Amino acid sequence: MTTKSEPPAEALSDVVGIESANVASAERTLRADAARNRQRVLAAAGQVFAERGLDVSLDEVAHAAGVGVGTVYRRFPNKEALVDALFEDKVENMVVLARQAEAFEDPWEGFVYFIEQALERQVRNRGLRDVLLHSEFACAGAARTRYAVAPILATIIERAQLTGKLRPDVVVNDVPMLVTMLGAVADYVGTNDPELWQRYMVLILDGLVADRAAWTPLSNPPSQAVVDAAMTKCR
Amino acid sequence: MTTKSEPPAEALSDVVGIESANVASAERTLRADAARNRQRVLAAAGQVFAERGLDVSLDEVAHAAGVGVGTVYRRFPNKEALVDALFEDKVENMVVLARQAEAFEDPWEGFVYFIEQALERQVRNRGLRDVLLHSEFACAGAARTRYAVAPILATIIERAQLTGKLRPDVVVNDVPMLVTMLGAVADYVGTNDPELWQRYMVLILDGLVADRAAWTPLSNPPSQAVVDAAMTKCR
DNA sequence: CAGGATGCGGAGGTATCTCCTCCGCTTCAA
DNA sequence: TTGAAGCGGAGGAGATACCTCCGCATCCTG
Repeated sequence: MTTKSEPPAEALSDVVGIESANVASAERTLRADAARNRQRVLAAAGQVFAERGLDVSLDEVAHAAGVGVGTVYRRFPNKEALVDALFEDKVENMVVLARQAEAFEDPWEGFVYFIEQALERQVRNRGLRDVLLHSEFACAGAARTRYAVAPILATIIERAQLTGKLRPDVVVNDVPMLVTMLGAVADYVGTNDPELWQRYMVLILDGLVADRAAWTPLSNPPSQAVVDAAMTKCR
Repeated sequence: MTTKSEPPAEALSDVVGIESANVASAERTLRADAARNRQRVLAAAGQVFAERGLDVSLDEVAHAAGVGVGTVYRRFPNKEALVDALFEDKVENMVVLARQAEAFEDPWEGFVYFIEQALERQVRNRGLRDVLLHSEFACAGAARTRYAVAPILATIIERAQLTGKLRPDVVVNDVPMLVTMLGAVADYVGTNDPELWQRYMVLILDGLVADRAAWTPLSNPPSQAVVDAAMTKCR
């Protein structure tokens, strides 16, 4: 499976979805009600973090779950642990996405697919964007994922530039900036126009294609240090 | 003065500058030390709001001014008043900028000039961006300015589209979104790479020019209601 | 079905932050 | 010189966040 033109119909429908694994084997067979509440907390946290980002307090998560704060903290020692449990797989899935994008026959199409999908996920789930772009939580996983995705993205970009479709002065480190920009639009208008970011994605992609009379030279791309500093607010 | 190709060398050097007018005639001849402290507060607030936005507390402003909190509140009844005093003229200056942009012979150049200057100012002064884009403070002035700037911008855009340089599906309401996007990049990397936004401005502008094989159709622009809702967080 | 183990809710402790007031002391200037 | 004007900054009031604790409820095993 090294060439294709259509992405696999990935289970993207369930944006907030909880991994159905280890329902009750997390820490030695919870009591039935406890396991149920744990799931409720995960579901509610997934929902509320997706809608409003990781700034939401655990008190609010508890309320949304219809559960006391104590119950949340009994199951997850702190906010960090809850976020980790919720986002680890979603974060790692970005690597899968990158590989899918790499597998496109036309590297430009793969590049567009990656940008589009990454944003789709991160706009639909503001918490995921917080983890990936700001890494105040789930820091280790986010860093691991970034370092796994970067080289894949690099080959996609390089190949797309060789075909002459992608302008040659684009660089891997531009990608988080594009995500930041489009994510900012999504935040700005919020639920009032949740698809608006796509308009500006198209605009930016049109700025990235090379099939034009002449393109304006770009100033220097962000250095690795700058990108790392922006993305990593670990504690 | 209806045509020109170079903007007037506007006094942009002084980003934080305090209007030198009404130094001591604000509310009936302040005592000398009081007037001096008032200026110190304005200068410090200008500095700190420019660097870190309007979220900075007045306690911090007082500290930066080398003055007690009481002194700040004696001169400005509340945060709103201080922000108003500091930003009213800077906000209104956006109208002047729009008129300058309108006066360019080549409307595309005028458009680029507006975007560039508006961002230059709003990146250098985060507080100004907060006022213009979020209007939690100085709400009335910001709204007035927006309604004055919009029609000017509209004619610039229309004329630039008639020359065939600007793609025809761009709209006035796109402008605050572009500012939002580029401002987000500036915030993201902060002082680590303060000019980086220009890279993406060029990219976006290249996406806006019409001299290409074909441009991708854009989804619907933001409605006036959506833009207003995003920009107006008045109390 | 009994009763210990497990879990529950949510009041409230601790900490931090912000806006703003108050009042005893200082400085200005007529 | 002396009253008016101004000053600093402690601290009140109100939010908000994270997390703990404990009396009571629920489970489920023997």
